[in-house]
Amino acid sequence: MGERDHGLGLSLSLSLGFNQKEPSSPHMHMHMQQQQSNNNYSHPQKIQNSWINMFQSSERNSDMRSFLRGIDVNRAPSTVVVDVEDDAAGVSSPNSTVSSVMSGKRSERELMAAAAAAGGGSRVEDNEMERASCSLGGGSDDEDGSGNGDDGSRKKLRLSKEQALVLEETFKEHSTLNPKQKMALAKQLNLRTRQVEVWFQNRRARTKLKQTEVDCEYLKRCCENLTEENRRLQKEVSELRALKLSPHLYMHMKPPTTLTMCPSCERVAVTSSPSSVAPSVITSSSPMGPMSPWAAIPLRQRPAAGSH
DNA sequence: TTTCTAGATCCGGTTACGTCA
DNA sequence: GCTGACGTAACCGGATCTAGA
Repeated sequence: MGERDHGLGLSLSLSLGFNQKEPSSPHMHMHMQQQQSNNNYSHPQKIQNSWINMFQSSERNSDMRSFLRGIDVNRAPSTVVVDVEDDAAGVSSPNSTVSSVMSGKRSERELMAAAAAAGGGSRVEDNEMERASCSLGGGSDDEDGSGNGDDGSRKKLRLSKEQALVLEETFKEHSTLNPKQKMALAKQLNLRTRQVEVWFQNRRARTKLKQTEVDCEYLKRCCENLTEENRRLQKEVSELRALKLSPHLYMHMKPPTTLTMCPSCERVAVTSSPSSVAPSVITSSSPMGPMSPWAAIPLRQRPAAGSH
């Protein structure tokens, strides 16, 4: 309504306590890295559509990308597979077959289905497969002895503390594993690779869920603060409008703060009121912080900077 | 070179089991 | 002992990527 034209002072004190210095949520940044590392298997659409993608950590990113991409999931470990094969019940097959037998969920399911469909002979083979996979780990359990090579019913094996600890430590280093690492870890923990795989999937899901909660909380706070700020400004506007409607009051009023705008850079400066703070330039203060995407944008882009 | 297919892996969602109050 | 809540291992289905035919 052109308060500026009337020379009305407007005190702009957009101060919100939190996150003035945060470019954005640190959790979000973590999240980004997490996401990035999680997604290095690359679902391009998902990644590209994600706002998270705006904050890629190139270092970690490239690291993880090389970590997985370079690994060449299907090919590179072939030599590795050979030596793992030896302890993996001597299954002689290329890597894909090994991992399909040892860890592939579909393979297990398909084997089950095939066994069920085909009858006795293949069931024996299937059981042998299962035993083989268990002999890699789960069959001889450490303490609770809850073996899991069995009749296809869903058996839930509680991981021991040691196992969980190692898995956690490994997860801290890599949120995803290549087949070689997976098999090595499974061997180390006396588990099936499928169990390791499932654990990592669930762990990633938990991490993501937790991060989502944190982000949600953060955004909620942002919203609350902005709402509060909006309310305050609305109130201020209505007060100023009231003043404007009663000029005699306005004439006798000495403005607590006068904002003047530099004609060259259009920055707003506080220049009046001895009691007020020392003259300072109010730049883009925003509830979301200076680096926030919502931070104020200069009124007009001017090539020449101010003459202060 | 392009297309198709199989296999591997991921994720989101769900189910089922173990534990605890 | 029973029960509901909660955590989580395991599963399912769909999407995507890659290698090989």
